Amino acid sequence: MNTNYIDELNESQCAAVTYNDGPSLVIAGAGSGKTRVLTYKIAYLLEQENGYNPWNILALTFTNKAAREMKERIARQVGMERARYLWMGTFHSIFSRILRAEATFIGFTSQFTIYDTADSKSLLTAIIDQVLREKVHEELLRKYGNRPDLEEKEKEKVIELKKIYKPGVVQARISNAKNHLVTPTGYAANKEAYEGDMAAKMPAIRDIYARYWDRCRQAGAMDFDDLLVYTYILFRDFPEVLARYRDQFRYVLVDEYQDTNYAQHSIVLQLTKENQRVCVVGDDAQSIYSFRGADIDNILYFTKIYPNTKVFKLEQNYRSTQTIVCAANSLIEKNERQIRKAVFSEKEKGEPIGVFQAYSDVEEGDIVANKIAELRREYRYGYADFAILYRTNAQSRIFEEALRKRSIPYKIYGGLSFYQRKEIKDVIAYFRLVVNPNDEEAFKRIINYPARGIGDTTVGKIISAATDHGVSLWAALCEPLSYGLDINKGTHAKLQGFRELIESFIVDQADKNAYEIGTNIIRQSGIINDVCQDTSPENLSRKENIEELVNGMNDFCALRQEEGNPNVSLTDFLSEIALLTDQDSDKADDGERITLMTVHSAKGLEFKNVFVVGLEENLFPSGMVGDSPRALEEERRLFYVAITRAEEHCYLSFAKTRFRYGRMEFGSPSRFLRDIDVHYLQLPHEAGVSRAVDEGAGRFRREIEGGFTRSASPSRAPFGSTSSEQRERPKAQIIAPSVPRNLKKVSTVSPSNGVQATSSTSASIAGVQAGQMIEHERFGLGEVIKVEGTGDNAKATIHFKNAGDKQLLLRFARFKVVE
DNA sequence: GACGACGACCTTTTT
DNA sequence: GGTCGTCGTC
Repeated sequence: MNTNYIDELNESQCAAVTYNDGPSLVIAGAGSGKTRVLTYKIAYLLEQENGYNPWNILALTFTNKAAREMKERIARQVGMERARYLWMGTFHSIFSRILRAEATFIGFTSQFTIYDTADSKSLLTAIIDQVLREKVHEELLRKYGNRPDLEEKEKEKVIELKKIYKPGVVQARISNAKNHLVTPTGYAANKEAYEGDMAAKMPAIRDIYARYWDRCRQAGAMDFDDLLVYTYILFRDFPEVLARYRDQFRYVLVDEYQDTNYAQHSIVLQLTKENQRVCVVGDDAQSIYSFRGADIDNILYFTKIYPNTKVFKLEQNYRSTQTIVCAANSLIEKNERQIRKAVFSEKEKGEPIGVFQAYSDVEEGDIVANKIAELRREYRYGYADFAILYRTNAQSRIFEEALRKRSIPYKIYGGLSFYQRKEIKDVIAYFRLVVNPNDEEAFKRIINYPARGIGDTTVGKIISAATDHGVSLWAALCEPLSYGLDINKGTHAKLQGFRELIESFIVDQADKNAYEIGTNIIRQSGIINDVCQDTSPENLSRKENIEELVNGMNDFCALRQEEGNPNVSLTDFLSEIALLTDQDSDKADDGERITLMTVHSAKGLEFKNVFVVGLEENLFPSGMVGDSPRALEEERRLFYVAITRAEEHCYLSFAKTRFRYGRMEFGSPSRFLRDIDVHYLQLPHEAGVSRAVDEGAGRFRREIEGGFTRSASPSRAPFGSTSSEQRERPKAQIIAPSVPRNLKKVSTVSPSNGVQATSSTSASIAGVQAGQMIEHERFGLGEVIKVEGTGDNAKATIHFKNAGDKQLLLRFARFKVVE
C-alpha cells in the first residue's frame, strides 16, 4: 500500500486530487495523467479522516476496460476489500444494476433483457414494415375505397417507402431522441422533430418510435439508450428513489466527460444538483463521438451548470516528445470551439513528424511497412511498439497485405466481436428466452433454429396475433387458440413442442447454475447436432466458438463461486455479457504484434511509433462532413487524438490514388496536413508539397533500454478471455460424445456444482496459512495475507502480484501452494 | 427451405 | 471490392 502517492503528483494534479469542497472540472490534456488523477482522487476520498465509504462513491466511465483498470489501480492504493465496494463502472452497467433493483417502479421485472444494436435494428425493421403497410393501406382505402385490385399498387408503394425508411437511419433518429430524453409522447409533440422528419420524408417516424417503445416494453426489453432514459425517468418520477441513491452516492466522478450525451449529463445532474459533490474529468479536444450523441457542450458549459465549479487544467504531457505535442497543439489551435490550454512536454525534443506521399494505396502500405522495418533495425523497437491508425476499417486490408508480405506480425481491432457472431447469438438467444420468455428478438431468432419446421408464415401469424392482442409472442405461442392463431394441427404440435422445450429449461434453471443449464440447453436444443453435422471449416469454427462461450460460462461461475457467490444464475451471466464488448476480453497482449485500428478505437492508448494513414480529402476528414464546421472540427479532434497517441515517432501518409467501392479514385492531401505548423514536419521532397525541412528540429538518439516491452496492465476480462494462458486449461466437453474428434482431452465435470475439479484443487488447501505463496490458475502468483473462517466458509485474502488483492473462498479456489 | 443470382449499399461505434 | 438482403427456382 502506498500512502505517499500525493508526492508522485505534479502541482496541478495534486490540486485536482485534493480539492473536494465543491464541483470540479478537470481538463486533462492528452497524456497528462488523467487516470492517475482520478484514481488518486478516489483513493484520497477513501482515506481522508471522516472520509467516504467506498459505496458512497460513484465513478462512471465509458468502457468496462477503463473501469476495471481504475478499480485495480485503486485497489493497489487502498486494498481490494475496500475497492470492491466502490460503485465503479460504465454508465450502462451501473444504471442497469440500479434498474434491475428498482425495476418494478418503471413497470419492468428485474429479469429484463438488454437488446443490443442488432436486436433493436431487427425489431425496427419489422416495425417499419408493419407501419408502412398500414399507412399505405389506410391511405389507399381513404382515397379509393375498398378495391382489391389495388393490392399490387399497395405493395409497390410499400417497397418504395422502405427505400426511404432505412432501419439504420430510423434507429439513429430514435436513438438521438432517447439520448435527448425525448419519449414517444414528447417526440410526437415536438415540432422540431416533426419538421426534421418531414424534411427527411419520414413523417411516420413518430409512429414507428411509439410502436418500438411499446414492443420493447411488451418484450421486457431495454436497448442501450433505454438504460439511460429509464434511469432518468426513475429518478424523475420517484423522488424517494432518487433520494435514496443521492444520499448513497455522496461523491460522483465521471471520466471522459466530453463524451457524455444529454441523458448522461442529466442523470449526473439529478444525483448531484443538491450536494454539488461532483468531479468530471475530460478533454474537449478529444471529443470524437458526437455521432453517438456525445455533446461537447456538456464539458464546454459545465461551469454554467455548476456555477461554483473549480477548474483544473492538466497541461503537462508525459507521453510524447516536444515535437509531437507542439505539432498537435498547432493543429488543434485551428478549432474555434474549445477550452484553451497550453499542453507542453518536458521530454526530448524528438524528431519531426514525417510525411509520406504515395502514388497509390498499395504503395502507401509498402512505405509504411518498410518504414517499420527500418525503425526496428535502427532503434530495436519491438513490434508492439507500432500502431497504424486509419479513419475507416476498410483501409486495413492494404496494410494487412503489405505486412503479411514481409512476415510482420500484426493484429487488427474492429470487425465482428465474439458476441456478435451468429452461433453465439443463437445460443445466447436460448438463454435469453429462458430468462425472459417475452423477449421477442430471442424468440424470432430461435423459433426455427435448429430447423423444426416453423417457417416464416407461421412466425408471421404469431407476430400479427400477438400485436393485435397486445401480448408477447411467447404468450401467443402458449395459447394459440385464445389469440385466434390460424394454424393446422401439425404446426400446432411443432409450436407446442418448442414451448415445452423452453419450459423444461425454465424449470431446469431453478436448481442449476448458469454453466450447467447452459450446457443442457446447447445439448438438448439440438444446437450441438446442427454444428456437428459435418466437419466443414465453418462448422468447426462455430463449434469452437460455442465451446469458448461455454468455457467462459464455466469460468464465470467458478469465479463467482470463489468470491463467495454460490448460486450463479443464467440471469447473472446474461446481465454480465449484455454490456460486454470485444475490447473487454483482451486477447490483445498475446505478444509482439503491430496494432492496426481506427483512430476512434485508439483513444486512450499510446504507442512508441504511430502511423496515421490515408490523410486525404474525403477520407480524413471524412467526405461526410460536407460544409458543417462542427463536423470538420470533430474530424480535426480525431486527427489530434491520432497524433497524440505517439510517444516517440509519428508519421503521416497519404496516397494520390486509392481504390474505393471498386473504383480508382484520385485524392488530394488532407487539409489537416496544412493545419500543422510546418516547423514540426518533415515533408516529402515533391513539387508542390515540398517545403524547407526544419534542420533545427535536430535528431535525438534514443537510449535503447534493452529488449523490453512495455508491461501491459495485467487486466483481464472477468471470464471468457481468449488468452493463451487460459486456452491451455482443460476445456469442458460440450460436444456430443459421438463426435469426439479434434477435441482435446477434457476434464470431468463434477456433478455437484458443475465446476471443474482440477488437479490444483489439492488437499493442501486445507492447510493454507498466511505468509504462504500460492499459484492460482487464473491470477497467478500471490501471497496469502490472512485466512479466516473454517470449513466451507474458510476464506483467504491473497495479494496477487499481477492481479491485486482478492478474497477467495477456499472451497472453490483453484490454486496450489508453491514452496 | 435451401441455394444461387442479382442489385444496392457503403464512416467512425466506448454501451 | 466485398457484404447483405431479396427474389426466383428446385
